[in-house]
Amino acid sequence: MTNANVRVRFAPSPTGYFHLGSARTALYNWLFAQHTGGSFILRIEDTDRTRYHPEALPDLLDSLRWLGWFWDEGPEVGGSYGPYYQSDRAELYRQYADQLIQDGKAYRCYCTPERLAALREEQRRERFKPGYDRRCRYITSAQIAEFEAQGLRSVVRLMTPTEGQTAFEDLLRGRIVVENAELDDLVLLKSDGYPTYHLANVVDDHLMQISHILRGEEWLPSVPKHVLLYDALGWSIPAQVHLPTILDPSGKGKLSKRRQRGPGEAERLTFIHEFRQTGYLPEAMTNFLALVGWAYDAETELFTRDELIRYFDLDDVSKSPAAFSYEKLDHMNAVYIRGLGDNDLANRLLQILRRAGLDADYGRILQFAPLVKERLRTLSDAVDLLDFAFVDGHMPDPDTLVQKAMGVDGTRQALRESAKALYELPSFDEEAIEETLRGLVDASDFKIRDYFGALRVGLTGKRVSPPLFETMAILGRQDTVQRLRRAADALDAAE
RNA sequence: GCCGCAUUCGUCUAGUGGCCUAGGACACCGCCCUCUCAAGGCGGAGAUCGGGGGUUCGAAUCCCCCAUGCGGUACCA
Repeated sequence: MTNANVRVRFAPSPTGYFHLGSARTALYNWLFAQHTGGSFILRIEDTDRTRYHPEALPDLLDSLRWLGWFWDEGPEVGGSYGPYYQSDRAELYRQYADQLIQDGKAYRCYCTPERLAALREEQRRERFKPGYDRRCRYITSAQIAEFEAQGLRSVVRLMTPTEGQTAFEDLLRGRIVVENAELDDLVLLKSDGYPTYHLANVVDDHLMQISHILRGEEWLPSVPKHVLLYDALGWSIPAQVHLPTILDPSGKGKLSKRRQRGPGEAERLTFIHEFRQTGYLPEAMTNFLALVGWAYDAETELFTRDELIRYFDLDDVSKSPAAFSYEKLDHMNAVYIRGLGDNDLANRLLQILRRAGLDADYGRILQFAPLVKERLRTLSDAVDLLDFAFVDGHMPDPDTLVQKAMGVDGTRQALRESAKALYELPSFDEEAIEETLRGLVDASDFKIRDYFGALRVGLTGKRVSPPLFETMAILGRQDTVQRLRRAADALDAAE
């Protein structure tokens, strides 16, 4: 499908950091726009002044750009359907609310929040259907004049039919019909003059000529009310697509927008900037997130950005909620890291190692890049793996240094003789190092894994490291020999 | 409570009446490779397609009922 008239929007409210669930919605909108050659509009729904979070917007824009999901219209890029902040459109919503009142399709309601709360409480107690009792819908104009004279604050409510049915079509779920009796008179304009989501989103989607609405399925129940609103305004409704929820990895509940911790589990990332900091690649995030709720075929899971755009089709979007698997994300991220060129990987590693406080230089990282590439799940795994290479005065812990099978003396002997042999080696390259060291092992009574284990800990302070000989070659003769000697000295000191 | 949506291996999924004694991936287990850890190779276990009724020569695929899960029921989005 190619249709330049496709206009979709991603419309988050700046109440918190950009998280996984929102990101998936944003991605599907972006992919659909790219696929159809349409436009991807970013609109900021900042009509809730009480929940406004000042860091939310910069976090969102940074994250979207990092992911590479650029918007055609919206904040910082403009467009001919602006403004793109709903707070800048307040007057517009007021006009439409007034118009609806004029037309007898909406009315002012003077009920206080306290009365509404009490009403709800009573309905709950009496097991009645909750909802506004429409008291102000039927008050006289004399009463209205009196309320106005008293200076009472009011909201504007839509007059909802009490009988009949309202139906609409969801591209994924088919025709959905609800009884109008289930709907109540929803608030369009709040007493502070700001619109509710319902009014603002209907007005904006119409004015911005949105062709398809792709949003989370939590919106599904409010669509019938929107249908009524569109009707009241004399407008037609955009195509509806309600995307499945993203579930917690256990598959038991909705993925939290906040940080969360399962019982006895490590803290899980949920904000996009956290994934970025941890060293997930934007291309892996895009690929993985695309697969949470969409599948191309039975086998393919790895897609380039272009393939995603080419293949993405609403027909293949799933209807049922999907659990988010961090393990599978890790796996995919590792696959993407392995596919990176050495220079590319080194550049990305440089930032992450520096941020971890290491005095890392590009040249050395580049040398290590091919060695660590297949050992990383996230870029930040490189910190533990490579920190030894960027500090001088390390002193291995004797407990990890001494190999059980070799004892203190055997370990010390291996360190000393290796240091000596490497010191005297004519050419300090990987092959020569390996040949020499293997010669020493053969001449000794020790096993390869124990002997090299001692050298590994002596050299890096760790039981797990990049391959030994390569690492030595990169560190250089002087550093290597010094580290091994120091390790041997550490054993002397420990006795 | 009421309304809506969903329901295939632990998880993500393929599947739109016969190709399914249900395919792939992650995770898991075993073996191989191996200087550690990875990566890689080979193999394994794992779903009577939520349950029950139909329709049909034939159902994971169509219809009905039930159960369960999720969502909604705000002057939040």
